[in-house]
Amino acid sequence: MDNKKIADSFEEIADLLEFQGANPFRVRAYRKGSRTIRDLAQSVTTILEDDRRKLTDVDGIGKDLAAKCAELVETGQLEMLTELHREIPSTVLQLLRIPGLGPKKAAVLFRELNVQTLDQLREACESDRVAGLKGFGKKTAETIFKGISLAAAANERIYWAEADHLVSQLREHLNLCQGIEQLEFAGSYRRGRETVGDLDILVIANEADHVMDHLISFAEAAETIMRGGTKMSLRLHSGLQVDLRVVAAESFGAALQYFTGSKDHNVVVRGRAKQRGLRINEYGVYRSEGDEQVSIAGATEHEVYECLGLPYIPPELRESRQEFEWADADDLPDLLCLKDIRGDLHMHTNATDGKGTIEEMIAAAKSRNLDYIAITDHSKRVSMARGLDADRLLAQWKQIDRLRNSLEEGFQLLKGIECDILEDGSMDLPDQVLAQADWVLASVHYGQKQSRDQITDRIIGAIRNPQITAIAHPTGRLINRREAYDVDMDSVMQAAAECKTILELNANPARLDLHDVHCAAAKSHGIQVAINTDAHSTSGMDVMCCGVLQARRGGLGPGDVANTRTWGELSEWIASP
DNA sequence: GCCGTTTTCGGCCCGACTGTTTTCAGTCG
Repeated sequence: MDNKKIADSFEEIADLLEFQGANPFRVRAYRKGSRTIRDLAQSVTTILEDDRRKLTDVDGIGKDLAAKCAELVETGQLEMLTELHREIPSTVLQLLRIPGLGPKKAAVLFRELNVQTLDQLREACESDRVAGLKGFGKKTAETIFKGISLAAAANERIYWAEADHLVSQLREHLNLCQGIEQLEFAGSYRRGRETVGDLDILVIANEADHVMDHLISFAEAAETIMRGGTKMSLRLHSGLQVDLRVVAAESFGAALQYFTGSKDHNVVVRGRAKQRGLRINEYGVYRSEGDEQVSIAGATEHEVYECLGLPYIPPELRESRQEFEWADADDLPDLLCLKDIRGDLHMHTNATDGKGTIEEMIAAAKSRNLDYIAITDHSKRVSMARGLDADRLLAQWKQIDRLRNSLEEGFQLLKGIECDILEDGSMDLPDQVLAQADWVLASVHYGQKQSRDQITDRIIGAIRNPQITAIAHPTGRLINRREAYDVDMDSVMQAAAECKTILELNANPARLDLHDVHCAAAKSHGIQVAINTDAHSTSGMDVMCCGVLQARRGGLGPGDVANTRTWGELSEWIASP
């Protein structure tokens, strides 16, 4: 039973309880529990097995949720969930994906019309049974009907990198609008989450209407969802929602803080304001003086945090994980920046499945101000990519030797390999070949469905192999597409810490593997993380910024990241006992 | 359901917008 399954169960309970009209704070407790478990660096199973540790010590997990965790780990299921399913078919949760249809109205549809699926809802709309329900009307019925087709697609979150591309286009478009004094994108995009569900734009402008009219003229805009005096939402042709909020200059910081979130972070921020006798909303921070509400902050985020007695918390850390603990101890990490990265230690060339030559990859690296790169093509097991056997690899290294002579001072080209960890745990190339490399990545590409023990043993075997410098994309997940291997990361981290093996944070937007929580766990184990692009072309090197964001979310600073060092420093560190 | 230096009960963040209402509930972020 991994943390994800427990978190999913709690999330489903929350949905079903909400559907039943349960106490909203109870619902929230399950949602918070779900998120907490999902974000936990250690597996619940490990914590339960450890006599010295208690699940209830985890913030947000009380006696009840701890017992449910234990039940899930022991029996694989949850009596409460079975019970809930007896009353509500889980298909009704599909209804909640319809924009504008929440748990209350969905419950009415289920109770009054026995609507359990999107198809049944479509029938109900077509036979005109929805508009007559109490609390519904013609408009609501129309919105619901239109939303049914959106529901299927609406839930997909896009990669941060895709969102970033859209943000550039929107910035360009809005720069043409007169009267915008300041512009910022908030939300999960600003927090650097690996996926983004919508875009939040915040502007300072006198004429809100003018800005709204301009935004609608964006080429990708499909329809206006709603529009008021200060706020507008629209849907792009891709289905993505864009929210615009127009605020006054004196409120910009408060609004930016508010709309950057996360929701959970803001709940804590608000709680802290309350403790200090202050009130905080998206317009500012207020103190009551008699009947008056006096504004004491709002123009910048810094002053909002300051009057709550907090240092400025970088957006990437605002997930209500450890940031308040760190802030209280005046121990917020000094986060990594893109300019700290000096080398890229994972990339492919046209010798295997890459598109560029070694020379082209060198030029691309130099233009990105890198001091060194490792060429790490696939080993032979990856036959689809024409992986290298020992002979071809040694020939490539000879070519690298020749190229090194022609390189200008200060840039280093490293002999590397991404060597497969085979299904039986052995390496795809002999040790005496690997021993000649400057940098050896080991990775799993085949046998991903093996049992937890098998795949964990394979990876730990590679960690213990002295020829291996780093484990590439350690969990194998592909965001929105493929689950991680069933690997015991607690054990992997322990082994990596013991053997001084580096773990990769693969910066590819679809991988981002290690993910943020694992980055934080690696840091707490004292494991060095290498952020690499896994570029398969020269432009593939552009994704380094995605890896850096993910590392920042994990609280990593330059000292936690292997490739912030010069190659001289790093190779010395690797060679030291 | 969780939590606690106004503590074991009674709170739990807050406002914009919409549609269906005759003053507000539901949804969303």
